[in-house]
Amino acid sequence: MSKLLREHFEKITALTDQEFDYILSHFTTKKLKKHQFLVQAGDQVKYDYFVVKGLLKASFTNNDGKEHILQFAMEDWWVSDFQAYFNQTEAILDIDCIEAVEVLCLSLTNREKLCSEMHKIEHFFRRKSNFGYIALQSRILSLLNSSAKERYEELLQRSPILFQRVPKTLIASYLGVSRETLSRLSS
Amino acid sequence: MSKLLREHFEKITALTDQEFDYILSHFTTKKLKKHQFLVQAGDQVKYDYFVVKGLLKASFTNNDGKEHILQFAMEDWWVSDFQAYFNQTEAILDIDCIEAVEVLCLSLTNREKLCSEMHKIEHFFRRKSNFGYIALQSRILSLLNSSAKERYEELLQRSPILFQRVPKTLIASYLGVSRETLSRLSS
DNA sequence: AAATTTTTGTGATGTAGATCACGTTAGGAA
DNA sequence: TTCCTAACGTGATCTACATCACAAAAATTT
Repeated sequence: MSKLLREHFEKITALTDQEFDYILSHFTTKKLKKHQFLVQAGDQVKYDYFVVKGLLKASFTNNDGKEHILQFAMEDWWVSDFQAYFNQTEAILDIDCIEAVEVLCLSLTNREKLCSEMHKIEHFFRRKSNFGYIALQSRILSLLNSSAKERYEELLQRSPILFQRVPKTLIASYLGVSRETLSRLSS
Repeated sequence: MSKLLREHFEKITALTDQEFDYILSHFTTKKLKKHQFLVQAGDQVKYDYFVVKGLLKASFTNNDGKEHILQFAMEDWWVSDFQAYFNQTEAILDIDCIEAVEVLCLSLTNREKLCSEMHKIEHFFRRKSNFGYIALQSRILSLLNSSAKERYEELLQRSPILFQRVPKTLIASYLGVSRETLSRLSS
């Protein structure tokens, strides 16, 4: 189960066995069933979560009760309410399990500890963050520039797996389209 | 002129004079007039730019000739086509000057050199990138959740300075609204 | 297998915002 | 000043997509 995490780190930086064991000792483990919440709006957000198994969504629900999905997370991805996590403020997002889930939990304290003790870990997280930034930029561009249909097709091409694991309603909410419109687009 | 850069670094990490001088030696300087391009779509992107003076926009122009502004950058901000810069691919963005501009230029090589030589610089860039990620997430949320009018008002509240320095047409393009609609909203 | 809940499709209608088309005003340049 | 271009406002019309409403199918639970 920790193998996935090690491989994940080693995509960016090589680690000795001791180094990895040391890193791993800063994580805790958590298992959740389908429909359970990892974070709920209003919570304190103590952890960043590395997904070992399963599938989650991070979403914002507005006053009218409308839900917008900010991120899906599956194996090999990190998920949290980053705003709340990094700034130690109240969560504005809900993060809940679309499938049964296993995650590795990294507290902000442990993250900063690892980053300051091990330069290569700071390097790792810098690179991760850079990639994340680029991905979000391209999502913004897609929201500004593309029609609902184009966004649908882009996503289908980029993450076809998602369409097998997630109901269309949620895909719609991620794309910023109504469920009905999405249904018409895909037929 | 380099004072701004030093202050910028020191918001996150303290530096000795020698450290800062060393850092600064990895930057070059560039001045541009209004309407000049720092980056054009198709270019190789050699630098990340720290804005010392002036105002720029980074935008994407689609096949129909429609321009979407991804980012404004003014004093104390960084701007580049990050996708192209980090991945060493062709620029897809145009970056051009809305006002006369002075920037400090950091090549990818020098950036990585500084990051690997000085742990505190790697730390600095990790934190910058984290903040950037959070800011983009909240922009995505605003695009998914808010109406044109709400987005307009959020921006007006968050960056009122922008409205004094940038024509409404460009604000509209940043918000993802037509010029005409924005005009009707603000009256 | 029956009951319940979730997911999906599809018609009818409504609306925010786009697009087109002008005219006016304001800034820069010669 | 005069010329020229960029910025801004505003009406008329159009359209992509939302919303409402209902039904069928699929998945989950008992």
